[in-house]
Amino acid sequence: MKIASFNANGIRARMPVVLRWLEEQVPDVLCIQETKVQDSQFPVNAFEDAGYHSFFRGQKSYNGVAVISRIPPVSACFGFNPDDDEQVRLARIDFDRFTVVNTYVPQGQSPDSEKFQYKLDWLSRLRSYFETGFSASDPLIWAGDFNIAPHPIDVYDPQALAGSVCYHPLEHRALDAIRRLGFTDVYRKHKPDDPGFSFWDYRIPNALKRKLGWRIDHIWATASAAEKSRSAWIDAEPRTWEKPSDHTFIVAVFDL
DNA sequence: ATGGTCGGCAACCGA
Repeated sequence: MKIASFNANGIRARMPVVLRWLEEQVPDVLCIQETKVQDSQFPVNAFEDAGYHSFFRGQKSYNGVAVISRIPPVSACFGFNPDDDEQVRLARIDFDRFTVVNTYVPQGQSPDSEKFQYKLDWLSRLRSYFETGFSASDPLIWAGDFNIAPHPIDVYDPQALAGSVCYHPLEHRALDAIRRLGFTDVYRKHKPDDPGFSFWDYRIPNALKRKLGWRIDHIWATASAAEKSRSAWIDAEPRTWEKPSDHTFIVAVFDL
């Protein structure tokens, strides 16, 4: 079972990249964040032609999550609960033998902003969501844009970036509280020493070439799923004719 | 060097 995650920053603009990647890699499940499209305009047909079911919640301009899968799911739902008025950041898809939760964690803007507190609160709600909705033995795969680089190896300059948004002690504490529910960072399990950056700020000139990256996109799994992971990698090789930020897929393979 | 880049969408916002 091949599971992948991709921050699209506008799925319609990225369709040529995504469709080619699906053809090349044939993931069973792809989690997409920042689709930036209303549901009425989501490219269902293009994914269907490629052999994928689509499940999505989006809005104009901002946010939006989608999960596409070659295998038929049992059910799909969005948000922390059915009454949640923000459904564009969390998708839960149940398959026969495992569950996938795809999140687009709030970015947080800067540590002194209200949005940063919203991010911390959101992570706290996510912890409760996992704690109450799942037991430790459930095979659960949590994938998406976490907007947090967990450890020094996950950022290009841990000293300079200490305390920055996406690499801040309060974010680390919130993420650790979720990890302690029983999650394993599947990429880090298989690649203990490779930075594995997934994001390069495109406001910084030549950030990719200069290796000024962050690992903020992740695939985590509970023990029963993580013990069945066989490999994980980050596909961030830009084709020469593309912008570097176009093409960063986080991938994990499981015997599930 | 006090700027630089995206997508969405129609003036800027968020990343």
